[in-house]
Amino acid sequence: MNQAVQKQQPQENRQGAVLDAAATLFSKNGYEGTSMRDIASASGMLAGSIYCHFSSKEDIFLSVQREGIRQLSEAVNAAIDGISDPWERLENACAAHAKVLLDESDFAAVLLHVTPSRNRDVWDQLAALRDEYEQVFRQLVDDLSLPAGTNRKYLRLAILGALNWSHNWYRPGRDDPAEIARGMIRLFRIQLQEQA
Amino acid sequence: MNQAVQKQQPQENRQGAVLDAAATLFSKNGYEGTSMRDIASASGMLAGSIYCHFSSKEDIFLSVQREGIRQLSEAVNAAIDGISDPWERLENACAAHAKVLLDESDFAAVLLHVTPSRNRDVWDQLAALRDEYEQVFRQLVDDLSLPAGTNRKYLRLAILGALNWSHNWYRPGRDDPAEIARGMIRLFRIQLQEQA
Amino acid sequence: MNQAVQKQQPQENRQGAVLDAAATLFSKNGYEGTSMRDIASASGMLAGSIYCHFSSKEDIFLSVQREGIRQLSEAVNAAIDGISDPWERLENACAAHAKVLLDESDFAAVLLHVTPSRNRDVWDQLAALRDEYEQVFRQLVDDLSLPAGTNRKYLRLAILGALNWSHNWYRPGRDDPAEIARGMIRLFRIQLQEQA
Amino acid sequence: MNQAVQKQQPQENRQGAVLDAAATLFSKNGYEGTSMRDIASASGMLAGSIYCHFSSKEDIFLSVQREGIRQLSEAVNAAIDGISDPWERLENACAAHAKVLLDESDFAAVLLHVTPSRNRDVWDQLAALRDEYEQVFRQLVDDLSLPAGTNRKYLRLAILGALNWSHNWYRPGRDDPAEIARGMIRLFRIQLQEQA
DNA sequence: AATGAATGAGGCTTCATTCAT
DNA sequence: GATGAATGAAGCCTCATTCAT
Repeated sequence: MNQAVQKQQPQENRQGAVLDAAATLFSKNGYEGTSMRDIASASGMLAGSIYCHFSSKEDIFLSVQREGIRQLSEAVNAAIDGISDPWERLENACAAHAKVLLDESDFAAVLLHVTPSRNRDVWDQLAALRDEYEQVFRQLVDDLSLPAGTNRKYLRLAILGALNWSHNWYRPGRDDPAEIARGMIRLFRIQLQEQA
Repeated sequence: MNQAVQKQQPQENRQGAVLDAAATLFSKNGYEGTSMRDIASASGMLAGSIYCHFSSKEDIFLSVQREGIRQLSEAVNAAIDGISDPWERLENACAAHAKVLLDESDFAAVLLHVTPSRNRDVWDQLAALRDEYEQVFRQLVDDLSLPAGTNRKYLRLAILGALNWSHNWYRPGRDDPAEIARGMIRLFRIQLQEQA
Repeated sequence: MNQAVQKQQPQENRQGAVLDAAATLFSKNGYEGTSMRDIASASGMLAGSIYCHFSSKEDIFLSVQREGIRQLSEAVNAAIDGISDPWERLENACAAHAKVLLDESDFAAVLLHVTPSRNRDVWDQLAALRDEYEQVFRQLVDDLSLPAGTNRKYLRLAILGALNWSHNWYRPGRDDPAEIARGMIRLFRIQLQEQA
Repeated sequence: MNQAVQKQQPQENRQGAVLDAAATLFSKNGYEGTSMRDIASASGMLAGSIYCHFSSKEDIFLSVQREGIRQLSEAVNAAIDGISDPWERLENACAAHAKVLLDESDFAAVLLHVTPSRNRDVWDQLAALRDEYEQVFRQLVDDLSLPAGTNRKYLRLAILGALNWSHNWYRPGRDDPAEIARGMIRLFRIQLQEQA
C-alpha cells in the first residue's frame, strides 16, 4: 500500500512508528487479529515499551482511527477546494475518499473494520468522529439541485455505503479507486441532474 | 430479532441449536468476541461437546454464513417470484435482502462481519458463496433497460454496497429495512427508467 | 509442617491438590509472592488448568482461608468437648488454636497473612468467616467467672491477639504452640479465677 | 491519619518526600500493592528519579520501617520519662505504642505489614531493629514485681502481641488506641499486681 | 453423544530497574 | 538531580482444542 499519505514522522518518533505499525496491522488483520507483540515487533520495540506512549491497545486503535479520519478530511477538503460545480465537487470528494480509503492510507482503511468495541466510551468517541467527518458529505449533497422529493439522506447514505463497501471487492491492481467513485457518482448524476 | 426465518430445527437437533446460538453470538459480538464456551453454554452443552458436530470454530462460522446465504437466497427468490416488471423485481429483491439482513436473520447478519479470516481456504469458500448469491442481482440488473453506456457492474455493486453498509447506521426501531431499500432503488429508478 | 490435619483428599482430587499447594505457598510466600504458575507446578498441572477448578486466584485464596477456618473450628471444638471447667475449656481451646495455627495447618496459617484485598467482596466474606469462628471464643470468655468490671471484650481480643501474633516470633523447633497458649492463659487465670 | 509525628522534612527534601509517600502507600496498600510509580507520583517525581535517592524498593521499605521504629522509640521513651511506678510506666509505654502504631504514624503502621521478604538480608535487618525496640519492653516487664514463677517472657510477648494485633480490628472513629492499651494492661495488672 | 479436565499457546498489561540525555 | 523511554520478565487469565471416560 502506498505509504505517501501515511507516515507521520518517519524517524525519532517512536509514537509515530507505533501508530504506523498498528495501522498496517489493524488494516490487514483486524483488531483482534493484531497483538500488542505484533505491533511492538513491527515498530522495533518490546510489547511493554508501547505503554510508554499509549495506555492500552484500545488507545492505539482510537488514535489510528482519529488519524485515519484526519487524513480523509484533509484529502477530501483539498479535492473540493476551488471547485464550484456541485456535482463536480461531490465527484471529487468521493474520488478522494475512495483513493485514501482503498489505496493510500492504512489509517483510513482501519475505519472500515467495524469492530463492535466492547467498550462503550470508545465506541461513542468513534461514532462522533465518523459523524463529524460525514458532515462534509451532508453539505455536498445538500448543495445539489435535485428533483423535488428526492430523499437526500438516502442519497448521501447510499453514496457513502457504496464506496465504503467497495473495499470488500476492490482489488489493488485490477481496480482504480477514483474511477470506481466517479463511475458510481455518475449513476446518480446523469438522471438526477437532468431532471432538476 | 425476528426469529421466523432463523430457526432451523427447534428441538432434538443439537447441531441446529449450536448454529442458532452461534449465529446470534457472532452477529452480536463478532467472531473473535465469541468463544466456543459462549456458543456451547448458549446451546446447552459443554465446549468439548461441540466437536461432536463441528470440526472447528471456523467450521461453525462457515456453516452459519452458508445458512445466512441460503436464507437470503430463499427470501429474494420468493420476493421476485411472479413479478415481471424488471424494476419492480429489483426493488422487491432489495427489500427482501435488506429485511433479512437487518432485521430477520442473525445468520445473514453475520455475513456483514467482514472477518479477514487467517485461513485462505475459508476465505475462498465464503467468497464463492457470496458470489453465487450475487448472481441473482447480476441478472436482475442485466434485465433492466438502461440508457446506453450505463455501467451495470457499478450499478449492481453500488446497490449492494449501499444496502450492506446500511447495517452500520441502521437502528431497529427508527428505520425500516424495506423502506430503506425501496427508497434507495428509487434514486436510480425514476430517471433511468424514463431515459431508457 | 505437619500435614496431618492438612490434606483433603490425597489422590484423584486435583481440586484438593491445588488447595494443598496453594495453602503451603501462600503461608510461606504470601498472596502476592505466590503466582498461579507456582501453585500449578506445585500441584502438577499447568497454570491454565487451574481455572477448571477455580475461577480466579482470589477464589483459591478464599477457599484456602475457608478451609483454614474449618480446621481451626474443628480442632477447637474437639478440644473443649467433654470439658466442663470454664478456664480449662478456654485453655484447651487456645492450645488447639495455637497448635493448628502455628504447627499443623498451612491453611490456617494463611489466615494470619492479613492481605488487604483490593476486592471489597472478598474482604467482607473473610471478615464474616473470621467473625463466625471467633464466636466460640466470645462464648468461652463469657462463661468465665470474673471479677466485676473486667472488660471481657478486651480479654478476648487480647488472648486472640497474643496468640495470633505469636507466629511472628514462633520458631518450630524451639517453641511449643500448646505450651505457649497455656502459658499465656495462665497469666490471666491464676488470679482472675481466685478473685472471682 | 495524624501527620504530626510523621513528616520528616517538609520541603526541599526529596528523600523525605519519598519516604512520606512510601509510608502512606505501604501502610494503606501493602508492599506489593504499592508500585515505584505510585510512590514517585505521590512525591512529585518520576519513577526513575527515585533511584537518585534509594537503591531499590526494598531499600525504601527498610528506611520506612527504620523511621517507624524510631518514632515508636521516641514516643515510648517520652511516655515513661519521669514516671517511677513500674505498672504506670508499662501502661504509659503501651498507650504510646498503640497511639503511634494505630493512629499517628504511617511509618509505624508499616511495621505491622508482615511481609515475608524474599531477601534474607532485609529480613534479618528488620528483625534486629524490632528486637532492639522491644528491649524497652523487656526492661519494663522485668521491673514489675510479680508472683514467683510468672513467665515474664510470655507476659511481654502477650502484651505486645495483643497490641500489635489490634490493628486488625481497630477502627479509627470507634476505638481509642490509648484506651485499648490501658484496658488490656489492666487485665494483667489487677491480679498480678495484687498477688505480688 | 457428551463430559469435563487438561493442554499449551498466547492474550494484555504491570513492574522494578536502567541509562543516555 | 532529574527525566522518560526502554527493557525483560513476569503477572493473571482466556481460548480452541483434545481425549479418556
